[in-house]
Amino acid sequence: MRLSKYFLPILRETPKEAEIVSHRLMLRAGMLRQESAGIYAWLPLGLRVLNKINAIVREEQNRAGAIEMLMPTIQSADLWRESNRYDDYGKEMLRIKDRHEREMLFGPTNEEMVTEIFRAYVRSYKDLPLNLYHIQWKFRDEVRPRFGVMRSREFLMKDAYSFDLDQASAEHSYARMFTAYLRTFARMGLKAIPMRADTGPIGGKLSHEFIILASTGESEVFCHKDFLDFDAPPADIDFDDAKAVGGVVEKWTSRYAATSDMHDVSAFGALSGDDQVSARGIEVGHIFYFGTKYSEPMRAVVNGPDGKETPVHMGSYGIGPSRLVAALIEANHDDAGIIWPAAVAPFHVGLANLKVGDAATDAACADLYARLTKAGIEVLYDDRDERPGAKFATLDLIGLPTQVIVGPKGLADGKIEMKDRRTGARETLSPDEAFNKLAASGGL
RNA sequence: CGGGGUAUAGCGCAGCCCGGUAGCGCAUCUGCUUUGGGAGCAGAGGGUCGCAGGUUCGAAUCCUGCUGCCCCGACCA
Repeated sequence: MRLSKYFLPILRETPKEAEIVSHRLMLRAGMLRQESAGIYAWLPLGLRVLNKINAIVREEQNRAGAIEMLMPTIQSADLWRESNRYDDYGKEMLRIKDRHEREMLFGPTNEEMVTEIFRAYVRSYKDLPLNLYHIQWKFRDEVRPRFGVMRSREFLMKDAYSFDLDQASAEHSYARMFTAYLRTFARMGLKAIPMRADTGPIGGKLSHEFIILASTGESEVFCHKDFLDFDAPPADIDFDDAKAVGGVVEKWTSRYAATSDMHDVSAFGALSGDDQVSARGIEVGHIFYFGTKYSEPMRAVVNGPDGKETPVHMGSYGIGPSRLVAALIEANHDDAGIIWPAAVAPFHVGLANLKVGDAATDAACADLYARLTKAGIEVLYDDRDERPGAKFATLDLIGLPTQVIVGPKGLADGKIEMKDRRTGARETLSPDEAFNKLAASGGL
């Protein structure tokens, strides 16, 4: 993409409404535009990151055996009356009336709807287990939206729903998602720690929040130091093997970890001082097993091997991709701007032409841009007629992992410069060497 | 939902106390010079001062009501 033809409204000064660093940087980097309290438009650069996150989430959900679909944002109130949650949910639910005065709502979550879909089609235990998910906008009319997309009213959520014949099988489904979540966050360069969680209004017995540690996190968390060194499960783990994924859950729940809600001061105090990690965290995922809480009132039943009807055991599994964008920035930034982990970077390479209009510089940039693009590397080519300083500042702000800097001085010696945004390390090399290096790493 | 702020050009702000027809920096546009870490000079454009009432010869400024937004607390992907 040529920056001269892109839509990247960079702000030099920080809009005053932004308090935390991720919000500030998202506004400054032209990723996001607030349209109303807690409601945001995703500008092109922001959308690219959101899509990268979604792609990883999707790959790992699919790998774990979940099946993607798409449910609507608007739901009928009647559905929610079946589960008795229409009144329970309170003012956080945005209620809407259509032209026929029918009561509708903007979905804050989809347990009811997916249960309705399940019961419409599935009759036999032979069709289980089943896990359906979608990535869809949700609306929760938060009392106090804040921190940009970290706590917005409209937000994107990946929500998966598992259906099983019995609790043992449901626990396997839970372990699949537990494992998939560890992999998902690790692929984004995040260390997420599963912590025992309160089940809240969703209900249920078994629940974990996935928390990443960040000094600006909203909640206070406590865990064992060992978690920081645990490796995520490998890609080739057999998700169908209940023992294998069960082992992952066992390992990752073998040490103390809790949010302040569930914190047990004496259990934590029993750890040696060196092992105690007390920090702040951001919740990026939350998984629940809630048994027959919805299947019973909503009559989602299957015939078991014995021919008897039995309500299915369910779980739900949420990740907030829009919140993850903010969480990733909280965990990856410096004074100059964002530092994207390669896996979610909106572009892999920022190519800066330091002297637009200089024939040799223009030609070298055009050539590199074409070759890299052809090699499948996503390049943002800054071909604007700006001074070098402005280009460096822009590239640092938007945080692309690799900067390729081409100027007349270096080119006189046949050299260009490659800079690693995270470490600041620079190398001087020929355009061919730079191309080969980037092509070999796939831009990552 | 309780408490506290705030609203003036795209962004950041001054002006308000003490009423007299709106200003600064950045950004934008034009020209010239400049070109390896947010350049310099000259010029230009852009605002019914959040909305609605009121007081006054006259309101960004004083009064009343409303709305938006932000922050702190109680609640949440």
